[in-house]
Amino acid sequence: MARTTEKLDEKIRARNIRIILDVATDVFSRKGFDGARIAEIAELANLPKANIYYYFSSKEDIYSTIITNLIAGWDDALSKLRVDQDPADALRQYVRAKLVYARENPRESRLFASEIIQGARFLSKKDRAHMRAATDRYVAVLDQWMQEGRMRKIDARHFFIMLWGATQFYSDFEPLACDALHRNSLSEQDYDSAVDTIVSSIVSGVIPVAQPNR
Amino acid sequence: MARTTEKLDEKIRARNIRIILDVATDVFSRKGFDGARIAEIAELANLPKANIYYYFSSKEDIYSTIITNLIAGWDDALSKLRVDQDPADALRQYVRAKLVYARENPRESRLFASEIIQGARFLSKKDRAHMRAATDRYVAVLDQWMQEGRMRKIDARHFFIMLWGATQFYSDFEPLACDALHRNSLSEQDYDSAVDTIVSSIVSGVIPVAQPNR
DNA sequence: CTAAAAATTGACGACCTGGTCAGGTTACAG
DNA sequence: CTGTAACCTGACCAGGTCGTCAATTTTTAG
Repeated sequence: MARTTEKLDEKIRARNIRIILDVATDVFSRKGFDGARIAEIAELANLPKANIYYYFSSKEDIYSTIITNLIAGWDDALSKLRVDQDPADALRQYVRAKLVYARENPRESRLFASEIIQGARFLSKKDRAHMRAATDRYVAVLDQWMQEGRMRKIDARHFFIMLWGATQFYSDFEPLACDALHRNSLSEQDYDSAVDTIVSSIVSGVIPVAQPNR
Repeated sequence: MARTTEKLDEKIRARNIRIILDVATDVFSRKGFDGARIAEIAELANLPKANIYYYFSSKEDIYSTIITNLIAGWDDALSKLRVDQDPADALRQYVRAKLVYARENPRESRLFASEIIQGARFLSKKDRAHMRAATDRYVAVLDQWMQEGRMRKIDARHFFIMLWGATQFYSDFEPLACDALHRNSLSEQDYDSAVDTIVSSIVSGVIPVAQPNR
């Protein structure tokens, strides 16, 4: 990359790289790493296959780039939990942010899920450490709330896994979610209902305090 | 299949088919449909590739067979909800049964997840209808409990999606779960903690009834 | 305009893919 | 033992796979 020609470089390079990454996200999310074909990516990008290799050195290069990008985008999008917030409000915001991201970026969501299911082979140690650290910060906030008596004592790590699983389901297993909800596709209202159900279940519980016997 | 030689037929056929389906489950779960290679299945099964094609007509044939089998095994393994049960007990049993199945059959779990993420291309209409019907039965039980005041009124369909997502996570996204829990692998105790956290969160809620302000 | 840097691309190679097939072996009924 | 049905398998094929490369065109700085 020459220093003096940065402007045009950026224009053509940036544009083509963006297009390639965009369509590659689509293909990888539908086929997984092994099933994806560079030829299909090239076709969707309207570029000859050789041009793909002008910008990326290999299939893995494209794939890893996407993964690193999406992890970065992820914790940008996530609503941050802060100790001074009201726990119930904060959790609602968190669940909502995660579902909004899942709705707006289903391909990234599925690509990531695919990668993990297939053994997290290309998830770099750095990215993993990054995610672990983020989890630890969230767990610390919940632990603090529990210590202050503002939240019941539960295992914060399993609790987050529960939230991730519940929210992830809507993007990754969309066909199943549609079936379960008797829908052809999920509307914004369905996502709102999801937030409501998840939040109200975990905040207040589903069993009434004074429980009648039969 | 001749009628008079059924005994030997069954022995050799059944054995080889079982072995093929077993190792194929492994390969498909790790690579997805497109990424899986028949040659690898043959190698792991210690059979020449041509022998695989003596028992199955195509890659898809193997794959579909596995999917139909695992769906059948699935609702056998699931704890059934009955209206006359105590809701809290019943939900605990359900969550436990799902996690036990996920722990004991991670390959099947991941294979199914892979299939759904990749668009449920080979999930037959019959299998889908079967799953929808099962969901409807579960939803009916919860609705009944709500009508009787034994459960808070929430959207039962989203509630089940939440349970599925939360439990599915432990098998499908095991590497992430391990990271989140600071483990190298998940022990039986981790699964017990998962059940406890999930059940106590959704049964009683995580926010104390009398919530102190700061 | 010119020269060099950047971008493009058709053709190709080495290997892999799902799937076939013909000719063999094994197991067993009678 | 004999015939036949079930079972096995090495060799093969047509098409697809990732990745390369040399030759060309486009862009831009000066």
